Amino acid sequence: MGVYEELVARGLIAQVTDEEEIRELVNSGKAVFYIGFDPTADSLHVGHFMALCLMKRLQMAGNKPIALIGGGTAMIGDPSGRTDMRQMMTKETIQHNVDCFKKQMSRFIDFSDDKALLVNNADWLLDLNYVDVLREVGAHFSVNRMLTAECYKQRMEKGLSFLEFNYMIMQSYDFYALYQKYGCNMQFGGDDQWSNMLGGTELIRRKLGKDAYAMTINLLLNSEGKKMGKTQSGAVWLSADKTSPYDFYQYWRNVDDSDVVKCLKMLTFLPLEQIEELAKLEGSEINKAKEILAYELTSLIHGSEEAEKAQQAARALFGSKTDTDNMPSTQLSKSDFTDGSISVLDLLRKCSLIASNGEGRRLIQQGGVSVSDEKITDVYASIPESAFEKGYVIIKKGKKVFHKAVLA
RNA sequence: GGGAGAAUUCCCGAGCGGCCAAAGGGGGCAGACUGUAAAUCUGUUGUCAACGACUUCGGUGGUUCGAAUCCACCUUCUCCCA
Repeated sequence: MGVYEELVARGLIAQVTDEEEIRELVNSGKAVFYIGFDPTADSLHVGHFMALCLMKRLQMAGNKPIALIGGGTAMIGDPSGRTDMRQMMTKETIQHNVDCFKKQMSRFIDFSDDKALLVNNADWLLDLNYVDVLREVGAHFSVNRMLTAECYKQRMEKGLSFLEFNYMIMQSYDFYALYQKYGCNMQFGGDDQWSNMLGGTELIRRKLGKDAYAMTINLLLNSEGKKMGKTQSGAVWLSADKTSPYDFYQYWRNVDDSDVVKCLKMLTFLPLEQIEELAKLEGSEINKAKEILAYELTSLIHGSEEAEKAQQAARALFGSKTDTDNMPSTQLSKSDFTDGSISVLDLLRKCSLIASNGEGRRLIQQGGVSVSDEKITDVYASIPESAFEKGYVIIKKGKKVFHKAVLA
């Protein structure tokens, strides 16, 4: 089975411009492809992770990936999938984010010996001359056509600024530039990028008379059709200081039954046969598949050591053992105590488990808080310093959130 | 360029000058039931030293005993005409 077939089997491919050509190219390892990443935050998140996986898969098959960081396009903001305009970012913020991206990516993709490239489109976009671009590139785009593109349609009601309208042209220019510079003949991207990507292949055809290809990856959606990798408190990040390995593990440990197999296929490198086996599990047995999913992914992102720890911690907490070593924790100091004790509300707040005292009161009233296995029933309860004789106490919020408060 | 309208809490969306911390839904959180799942049911969802007080309805001023509600200006957006 070639890489292409594997990608199809894993349900990764959404649309392609020319299936025959692409299969040939990819399977023979002759593709030089790029994937764009907009540096809109200072860490990559799960959405990017799929793209990284894809790059790795293709790289392992001998193709050459180019990771394009959109330092230039970020100044414009992609309107795709957006109902309102993105906030404009300062150049400094963008640069900072670009640097963070670089670091995270190189942990995952092998950039040594030119096996992969990392480029920033700011390098060529920022120096462009407006009139030149209009003449050389703008002439090849039909506004009528662009307006019918899916990504703009939904914005036709809410309004679309000229700034954002140009995003497609910028992205197309990227592809064109990479084709000339590095012989990049293929572009990958999320399915919401389809029209932007087609813009690029067409520009290359018109300017150079050459063929280039585009392929989109299915977005990772849950069974309800919502993007995965988002939680109430925001995205699931790949950097440990934004989403701890434990939380990361838990996110995957808790996916819907109906999404487990899909996630295994799309995100892990486990062989398909093994995934098929896991897909046969039923009822509570599915939890085994979830554990594997969570472990695999945590291991890919944070390394097997961290994955092991997260798994230990989770098993201990949800089992009966008391392994508290790997739990998220907060360091307290003596000064947090008054008269040898700390109120439960203060404790919860110190550990960032609640946003306000009101929330804490509600939580306690509804019976959602336990400290050291004892349910707190009194809103004004305090924990004496003596409760920390082991050096810590375990706080349980709701059923799934565990936190260790450590007193040095 | 001319005219008409809109902006409300995490999101959508109601809101008579006092009874508005603001209906309803979604989402979130907690409880019951479970398998650390889903579905369902219940409670809850601005802040605080909490039977009270304080701060919120795009921004700035004003009218009034009293403003999310009325007036003026500003900002942003939508629609119609050119």
